[in-house]
Amino acid sequence: MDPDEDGYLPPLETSASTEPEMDPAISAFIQTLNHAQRIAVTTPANVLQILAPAGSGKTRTLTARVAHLLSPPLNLPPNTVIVATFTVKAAREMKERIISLIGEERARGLILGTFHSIARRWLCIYGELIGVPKGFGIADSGDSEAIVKRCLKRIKGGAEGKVDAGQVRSKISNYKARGGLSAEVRMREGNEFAEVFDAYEESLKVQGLLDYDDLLTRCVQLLREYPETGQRIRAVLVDEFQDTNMVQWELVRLFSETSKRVTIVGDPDQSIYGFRAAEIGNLARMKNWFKECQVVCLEENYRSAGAILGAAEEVITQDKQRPEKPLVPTHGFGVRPVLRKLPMAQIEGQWIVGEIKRVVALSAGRITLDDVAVLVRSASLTRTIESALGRAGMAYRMVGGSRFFDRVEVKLVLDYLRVVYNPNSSDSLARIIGTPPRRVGELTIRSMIEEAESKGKTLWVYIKEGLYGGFKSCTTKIMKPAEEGLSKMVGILIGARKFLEEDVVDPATPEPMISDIISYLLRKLEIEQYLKTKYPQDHETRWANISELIAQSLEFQSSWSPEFLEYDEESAADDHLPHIRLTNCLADFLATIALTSERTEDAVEGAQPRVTLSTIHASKGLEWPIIFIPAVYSGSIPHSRSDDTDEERRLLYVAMTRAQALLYLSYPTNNTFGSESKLSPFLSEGGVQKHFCKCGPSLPRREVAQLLHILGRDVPSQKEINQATAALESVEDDTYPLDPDVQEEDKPRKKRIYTDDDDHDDYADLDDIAARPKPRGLPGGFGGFGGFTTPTTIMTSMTTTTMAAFQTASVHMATYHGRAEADLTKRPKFTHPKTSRFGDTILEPKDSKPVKAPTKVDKAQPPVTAFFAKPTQPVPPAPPAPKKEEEKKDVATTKTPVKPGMKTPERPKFVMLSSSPAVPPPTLPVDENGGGAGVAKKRRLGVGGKFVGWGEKRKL
DNA sequence: TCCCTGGTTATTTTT
DNA sequence: TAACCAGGGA
Repeated sequence: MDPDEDGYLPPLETSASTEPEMDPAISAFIQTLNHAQRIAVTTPANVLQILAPAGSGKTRTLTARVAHLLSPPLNLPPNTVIVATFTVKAAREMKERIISLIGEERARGLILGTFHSIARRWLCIYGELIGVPKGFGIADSGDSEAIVKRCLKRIKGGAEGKVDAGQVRSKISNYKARGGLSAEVRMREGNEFAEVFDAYEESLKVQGLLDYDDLLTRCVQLLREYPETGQRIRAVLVDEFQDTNMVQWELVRLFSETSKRVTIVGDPDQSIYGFRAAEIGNLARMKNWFKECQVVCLEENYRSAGAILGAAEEVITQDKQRPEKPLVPTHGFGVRPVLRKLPMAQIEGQWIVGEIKRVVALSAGRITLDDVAVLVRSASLTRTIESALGRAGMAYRMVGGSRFFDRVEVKLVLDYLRVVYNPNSSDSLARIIGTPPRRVGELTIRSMIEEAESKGKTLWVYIKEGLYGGFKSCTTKIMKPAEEGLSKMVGILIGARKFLEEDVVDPATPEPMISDIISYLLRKLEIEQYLKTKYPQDHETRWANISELIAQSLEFQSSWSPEFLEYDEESAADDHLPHIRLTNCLADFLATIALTSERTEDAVEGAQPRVTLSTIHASKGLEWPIIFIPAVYSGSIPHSRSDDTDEERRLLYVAMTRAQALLYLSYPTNNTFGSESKLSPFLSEGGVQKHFCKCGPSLPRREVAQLLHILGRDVPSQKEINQATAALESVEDDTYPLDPDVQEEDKPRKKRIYTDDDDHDDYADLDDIAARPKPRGLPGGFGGFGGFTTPTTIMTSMTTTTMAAFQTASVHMATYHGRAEADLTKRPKFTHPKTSRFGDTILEPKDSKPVKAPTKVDKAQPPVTAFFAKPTQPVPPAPPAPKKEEEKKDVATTKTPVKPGMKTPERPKFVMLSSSPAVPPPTLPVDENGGGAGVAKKRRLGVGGKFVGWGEKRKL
């Protein structure tokens, strides 16, 4: 089935996607996909771009496509298929999903990982062909920066030492990611920079290290010079393609040189790695390179409530350059997002804690801490949040922030390991010389490494030569005790290397022994003693961290199987390529650590629920029912040091679209430095504000029901809610003033109090709601209340084809409108409303039980209006339904090319997304207890509490 | 010359 | 908070 001459994908009959020989498990899975997804998965097109906006089932689709390629009829051998992701987490998730789809056996050998780890694999096997040293190490960012620092010092002579090494490093990295320093760039940047650049490269080379960029560039070099090393690859699939840089694109191109089979998924709106030289232009580049490139657009969002999508879309469309594309909610409107103003960062933290408590209680535990994530622009912003959570005794985990492997004591052991593996890594060696103290001071170390480097030697060679031949010829003065210390250290290191040699040399005992090496080092170096004297306060914790490292190494080596060794060796032999033995377990362990962004990992599964704290960058591709985005002030988002405003905006967009049911944005009017902060321009300009409420939602049971429906959970009875909220200080977000600038008089807080008699159902149709089928994955049809579908668009490189969806927009609107009206008329429950103490309209008491999972599907729709407006208000008039000819045609057969430049046929604009009546801020009736803002004041002054520290507290 | 202590300061995003 | 630096005692 080839694209016809116009380049359009032929319409796909539903049956065409389930050819007889296809694996039943896969075809069953494919049946659960929507139309566009199904095309993306099963299209026979070889070069495919899947444009998948947030929450459109990207991973699902890519996973299914991988499974499809590995299965009949194509049946590609797994070890010829590359799947490149950007994070280890994404890689693991993809792997799990593929395994659950086609089984472990058939997925074995699949080349799945981050670009960097795949490149490393290739270099481990074939690197020697292009002169990559056999046991190369990986320079992490710390190493790189240290090297840059030294180079700067040597070349600039410390004169105007105000240059930030980190900045220079990222500049170097950027150039490397774009293909090196051209003569032109050398001219532009000036001699000095070029000199530093060259010195840096030289230093890496001498130390036998590759930095992150080298992994990619050297792999490109390998594939260019020895194309046969990539020839066996039959398909390449790339996740998050919008984040690839030039070198990575080159890698994709080279790996698919033979097969010309590439599938990528991406979303230009989620491109947030420009600082890492990511090129959105790669999408166009790909289309240019592969003329036969096909494009499929997914546009149905299965993740978020309509209210959240509406707000997010309003933000992202501020970017006028951006090509407009639809993002269609499949869930109902839900609860309006919150944009909360608070006086200062600490209070912001406390407010978040309060809101979390409130949501958990008001959902009667249907929502737990596991459902909540706090996403921040910069890792340092988590500090106040952490202390607030810690003070409240609320469990949390950090996803961004400081890495476990970055802790001093852990890093120390790792540095020893790195020197054991590759003694020439001068920076690691330099770091361990002084710890434990060996009478060699920092000055001496610096002098030694500089002298060594200027002589083109590594520190290790320098020291060894010095110890054997005396340091007399050296300019660095080495005292007797220092020499003794060095000698002892070298002895220990050589001792440790023996383990390694045995391991490598004796194939009969392939048992890797990282943990043994660590134990040996710890013993010889008397690390425990050292920790006790150096850190009398918390040496136990630090020692425990080291134990954790040992535990991790044990785990690593036990799961480290020679599987892919065998595979790679075998295939290398098949290809008649030089057979180079892969590195050992220790090398892989160190590389895994270096290439892993994985932070303090989730220790135990099924542990107590915890709130997740993460940077926005690290949250990409993930979702949570409830998202908090604090510190949305100008300077944080967009960050003051960023010069790409559009990228910052996309960052906010990514963060917002992580939310499924509830989205909270907040900012303090005074930031940590005490200076004033202003709301981010992304949220203050244009019509964004109307999408937000000024404080957290009241969350009566009917709202809770909406949230829970999106999540597919059952709805608690009012009685349960009453019990769960009994301990709450306030059921409303009224602890802190709405506008810190305005001194509010002490308004008493309201407390929603129910008696047993009040165990009414304030939304009697809940059972109906819960009985709706979940929209997820169901192509077409009315998924859930307020669910709707729109035309699905298939695009080729230059054109847009609209395939009318399962229900045309006009039909839909009619249904929607009619239904709403019909429902309004049959709402007898509202004829005798009574008003609760807090002003909510409630119904007559009625039996209310927890609603069970949906069973009946064909029930009447619940009153749609209830979700968008107060029941008594009339339904807003629906906009006239577009009367486009093609939209009336049937789904599978319609294929209407749209000329370039032509707009995608209009979708109906649903009133509830943008113009449903604003929920009025809660009024504050008098509270008998006379509580209220007084409490807030007390809190504001700060209750004692200790900072819990970075990351998760580890107990061993 | 080393090493410890105390004060100061700065906080983008990641493979 | 932690990373960094400067200065003083050993």
